Amino acid sequence: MEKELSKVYEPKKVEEKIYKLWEKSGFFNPDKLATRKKQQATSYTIVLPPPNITGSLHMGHALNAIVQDILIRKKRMEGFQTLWLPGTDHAGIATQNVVEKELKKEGLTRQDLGREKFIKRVWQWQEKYGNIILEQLKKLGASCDWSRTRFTLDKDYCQAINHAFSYYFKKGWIYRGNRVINWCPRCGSSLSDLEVEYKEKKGHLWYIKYPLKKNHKSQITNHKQIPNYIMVATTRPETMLGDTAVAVNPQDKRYKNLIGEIVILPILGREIPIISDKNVDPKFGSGAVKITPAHDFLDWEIAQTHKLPLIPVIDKNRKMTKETGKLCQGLKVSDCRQKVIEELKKQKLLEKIEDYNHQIPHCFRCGTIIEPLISEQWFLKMKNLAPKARMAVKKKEIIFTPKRWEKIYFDWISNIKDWCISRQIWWGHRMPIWRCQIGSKLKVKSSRLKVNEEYFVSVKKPKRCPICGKCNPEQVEDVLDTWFSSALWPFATLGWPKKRKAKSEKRKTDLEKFYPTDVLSTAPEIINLWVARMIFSGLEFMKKTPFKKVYIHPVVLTREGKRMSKSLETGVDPLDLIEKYGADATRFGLIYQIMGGQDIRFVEDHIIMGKKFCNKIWNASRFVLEQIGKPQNPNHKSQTNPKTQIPNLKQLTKADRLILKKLEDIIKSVNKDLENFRFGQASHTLYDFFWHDLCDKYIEQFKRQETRDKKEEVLLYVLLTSLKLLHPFIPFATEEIYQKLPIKNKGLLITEVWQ
RNA sequence: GGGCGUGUAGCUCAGGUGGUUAGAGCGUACGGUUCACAUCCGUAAGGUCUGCGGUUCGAGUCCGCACAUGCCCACCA
Repeated sequence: MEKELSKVYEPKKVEEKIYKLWEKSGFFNPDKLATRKKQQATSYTIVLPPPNITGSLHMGHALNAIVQDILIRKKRMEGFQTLWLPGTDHAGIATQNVVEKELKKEGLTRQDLGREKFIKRVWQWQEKYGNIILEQLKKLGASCDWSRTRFTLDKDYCQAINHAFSYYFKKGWIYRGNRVINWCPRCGSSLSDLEVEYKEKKGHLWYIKYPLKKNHKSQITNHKQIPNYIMVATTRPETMLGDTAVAVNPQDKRYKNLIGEIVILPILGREIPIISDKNVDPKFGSGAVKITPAHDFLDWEIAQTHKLPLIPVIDKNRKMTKETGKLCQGLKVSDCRQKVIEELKKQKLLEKIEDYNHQIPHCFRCGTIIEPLISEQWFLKMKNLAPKARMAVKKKEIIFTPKRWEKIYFDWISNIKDWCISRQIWWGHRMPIWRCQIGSKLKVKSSRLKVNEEYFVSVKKPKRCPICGKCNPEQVEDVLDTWFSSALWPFATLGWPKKRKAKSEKRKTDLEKFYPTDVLSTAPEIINLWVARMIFSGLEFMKKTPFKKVYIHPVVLTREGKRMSKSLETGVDPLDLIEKYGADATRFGLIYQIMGGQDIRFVEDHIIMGKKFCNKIWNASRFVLEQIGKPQNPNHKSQTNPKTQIPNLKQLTKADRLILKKLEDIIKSVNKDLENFRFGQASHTLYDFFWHDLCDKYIEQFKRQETRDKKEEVLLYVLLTSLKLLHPFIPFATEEIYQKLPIKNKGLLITEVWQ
């Protein structure tokens, strides 16, 4: 290694070299760190939110990584055994999508390959691209313990999942249910509510006359005049074929005397009742709504309370079922709509059509329109899990920063529905559930069969069916929702559910040493999808919250304040920034903008500022080194150890005292800011101090002073302390400079003693 | 429809518990610099702090309303 700092600051050269130096030291691994902490906790843990294996680094990842790296680096310097555990997520549907797209280029579908070959293909993909984002994080300077990298489909991890699943199953919390679910016809899978995106689209509201059945007995007894039809308004006329009732609000005077009447469903001629339900809004449309329990969430709920039958009219391929009769069977939904409209017009039952904008559900992965349909799925009961998770945050066992995000969490967890955990895709953890053939035959006779009389849990195929003892059981085809696995991330990555070894303090397992973790830093959009689920999983399996603090980082928006999006090409690639300005500048420039919980509009100006700042640090350091190194200086004292000694105050000039006092102040404020996730504020403080107090004032004064008054000790002390404080933000340049400082017995700045 | 947030210099943003001439970076204008740094130094221009009303001796800062803008949630067919 060269002895002096190069004249020009070249981030690329420095960063490559320094990252290798750190990796060689092994200090990213907490086992290699001797703790300097005598009391309280000696470890400090963060688990990296596992990026999807489909992804490459984007601004959100970059920001999140910087935040976590700052926290980890500071704690490491403070003497904690720090673990920042990285890993990746198999990301069920997302990854399957990508590979299916690849196949499509070859003119193949996953069905062409078959399940086994397809999964092999996805594994090939994961081997090739799965860790790309982790490699990119290294460029940013992330000090993760790469030796502990995990993947949600690792063998150990699968064990954890099977363990968790069996546990829930034995508790009786997993059940099979008939529900209206969000079905994505393209992905061929159900989606949770959270995976559905609503987009406003122009549509129509169709007013359809449903004729009343004549000579119905109430018509004879009732003196009031009964009209010969009831008007129904709908946005989806084709679903009328599956109607099993018409509902009105019980308070609605217009329809009061029609409740209990029978109407004839147009086209199919089925007789269906008029019912009343408080969920019907009398102000909307005609005030009368058709009820299609098999294809609408609200309708399904109304059907439950009124015990209405359900008739599926749309199948999983978005084609009309045989229930729709000769007219429509086999048609696509859109064609069927045309047909139905035509027919209604013919029969003069279509009163009018209004323009109407409404929210259409789309698959948040592939953008296909969701088809709500009735389907058998697996559910996890939330009744026991959710309240505990709610209480943990209420009792401040977990603290959200910024605090307002708590509300999002509470709103969801307090009104939670059971979790649909099954997905009809191939890539993921296949449910460890088997079906007894005899049991399933019984099911046909008695729909009241309990889940454990038909299904049982087993990781491998059992030799004998544990239910009937003779059949050849079949494993359920479904895989688990991808969030089922990430919900276990904070402890499954640390070796759970392996039994602990009850040995000495020193032989603690990772799980004992590092769980619970300290901070979870993540994006706001997955508070409920992921954070909430980790909380109840952690509480259930570990009896402790998985983390103490949740930091929700701001969203990085475009300059115009819009979401950065790949498809719209409005994104900024952090790797481009690193290439152009260096990782240090990118880190500092980004974090400089993170003031409160406000989302940030990204502008490159701040990164340029970061680059200039790094250059300033570089050159100021070169100046200091030059002064200290000058042998002709009579005051030169190579024996001083600035690591521990604050220069003696008695011999100091006014300027010396001033800079030392100022330094003392900023140490306090930077510490305080970092403890409170005020990253931007801390970086502003450091910037101002280094540039304006140290360079503009102290160093300029130093240059003007008489030689005998100069205090190199002060200069070196202030520089060293600044480098330490700056290190979490600007790790590479500060380390490079530190390596050139004339200090005895020094190691690496990453393990230097923090203030 | 509900909730949350934002609106301060041309641009991107700071301005804990209300208190003297409202700050930074970038940009702009002018000047300087062999001796750490032109990725530098100095100076300057530029703001009715979205609007209206209120509380107060005093409000960018607290309260109400309005307008603008963004995000999240929701079963209005």
